[in-house]
Amino acid sequence: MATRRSTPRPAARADRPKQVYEQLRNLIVHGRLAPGSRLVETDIATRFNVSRTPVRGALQRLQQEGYIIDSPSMRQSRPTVSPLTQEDAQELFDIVGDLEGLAAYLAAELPPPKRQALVKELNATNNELKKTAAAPRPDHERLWKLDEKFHQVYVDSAAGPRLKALHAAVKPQAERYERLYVSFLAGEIHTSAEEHDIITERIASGKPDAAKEAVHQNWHNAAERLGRVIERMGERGRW
Amino acid sequence: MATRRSTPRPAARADRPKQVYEQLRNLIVHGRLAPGSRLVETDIATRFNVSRTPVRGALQRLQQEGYIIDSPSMRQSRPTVSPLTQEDAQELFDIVGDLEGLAAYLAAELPPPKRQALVKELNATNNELKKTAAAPRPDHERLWKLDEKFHQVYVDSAAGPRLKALHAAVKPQAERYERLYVSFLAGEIHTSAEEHDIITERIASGKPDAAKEAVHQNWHNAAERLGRVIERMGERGRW
DNA sequence: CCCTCGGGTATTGTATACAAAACTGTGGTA
DNA sequence: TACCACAGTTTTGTATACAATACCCGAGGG
Repeated sequence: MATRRSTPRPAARADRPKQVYEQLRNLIVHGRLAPGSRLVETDIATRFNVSRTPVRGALQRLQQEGYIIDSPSMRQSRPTVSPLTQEDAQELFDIVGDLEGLAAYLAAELPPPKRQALVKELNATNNELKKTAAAPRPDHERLWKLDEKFHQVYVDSAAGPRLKALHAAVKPQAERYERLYVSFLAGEIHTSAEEHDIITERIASGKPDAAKEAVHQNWHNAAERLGRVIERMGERGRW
Repeated sequence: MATRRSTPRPAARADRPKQVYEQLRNLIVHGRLAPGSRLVETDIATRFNVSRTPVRGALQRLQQEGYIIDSPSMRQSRPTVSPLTQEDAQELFDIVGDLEGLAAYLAAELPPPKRQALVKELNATNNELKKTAAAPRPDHERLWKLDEKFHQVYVDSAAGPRLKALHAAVKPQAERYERLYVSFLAGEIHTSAEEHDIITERIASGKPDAAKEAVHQNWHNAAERLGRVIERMGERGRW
């Protein structure tokens, strides 16, 4: 089976809705599209050189995932980028903490061989994170990716498909806040890394409830630290 | 402001995508559209007398919520009604149990006045459930609604907006399995009702961790009982 | 007999036209 | 000046035509 013409995989197509979705999501997550911004189908369609049809699909998905809302407060009842608030961050992080806590619980119950391999990877990732954070001017992109990876590792190892799917659906919504975190709290990454060590240790020693609790703590603390940042910079859309 | 012509509310429009979504979801949840069934845009559009455009929106939503999937196993890579499996039920119920467990935890921490009112409503609902289940030929629709209501009551009382939103997103997916449950396990409803009493009691006496655990148990047990039913009737699509 | 390779059909993806509704700003009136 | 009505403009909702792709099935070769 050497010569395979045409599309070998159905995912190989352009998949324009997905592309539009991803680009818009990136803009929102990185703050280039400020909270409150109007999203106009025709503008986006023009910008990406597609028709409104795929744009509509992308917007619908963004809305279902909470990145944009039909602002009910203002006189604008049309889709706008959803705001970043302290309460939202708090609750979202608690939920992520709860889901990942469940995964950590399961991870601590894995059979020893798999668990040891997992622990090894967790340590490697976290050490990399510490190292990156200790650099003079840390690379924010890299910091975020490493923190993300740490959590992903034990979720992937222990969670079932449903939990993975749910996690995959919820977690990305935290990215907007995580980006704020690394931007404004790069100095506190070390605190997070220490909390990661606690999580790892409890998974390693097979204490499901304790591991779960450590994950809850990690996210709860992060939310608290982040809350102060959001408060400090006010609810204004840009930063 | 007596004379308001035109649309006073933006939600007053027909909202055809939502209508299509709801009708399709109902068909799936009640098993009228069997797992594995193909969903063809043009057929649906014809059936509901709309164009493919709103149908597409409805299908996209159904897919994101897991009612339909792009079947990867069969040669059908087009959208089909997702299967009902033992593993899926198990995991889904665990997740719902986890989320509602969190809500129960918070409920047990409510200030006493609110908590007493909550407990009163929980007892009323559960007694109604017991009564309905004890009837000679129980009304399945009513049984389902009462069980649903019991859980909804403490979630509404204690959960924050994000948790409510997540719960609202996940819980409906359990309805397919819950309908199976009441259809095939109507005789075991009493067991569930007893587990509900335990939950209520632990919320009443302000034991967050215990309340959470009781909710986990309730869902886990339900999943186990349901698992036997699914196994018994095989993985065949119709029942 | 099975497996692969076509060609016809069915179904979805995309673009676009039109209709309905919402938003904006202007002018009139108290 | 403050408020309301109204018309023009913008934006979204829906339908539909066309293009691209996937699916089905039958014919031919191994």
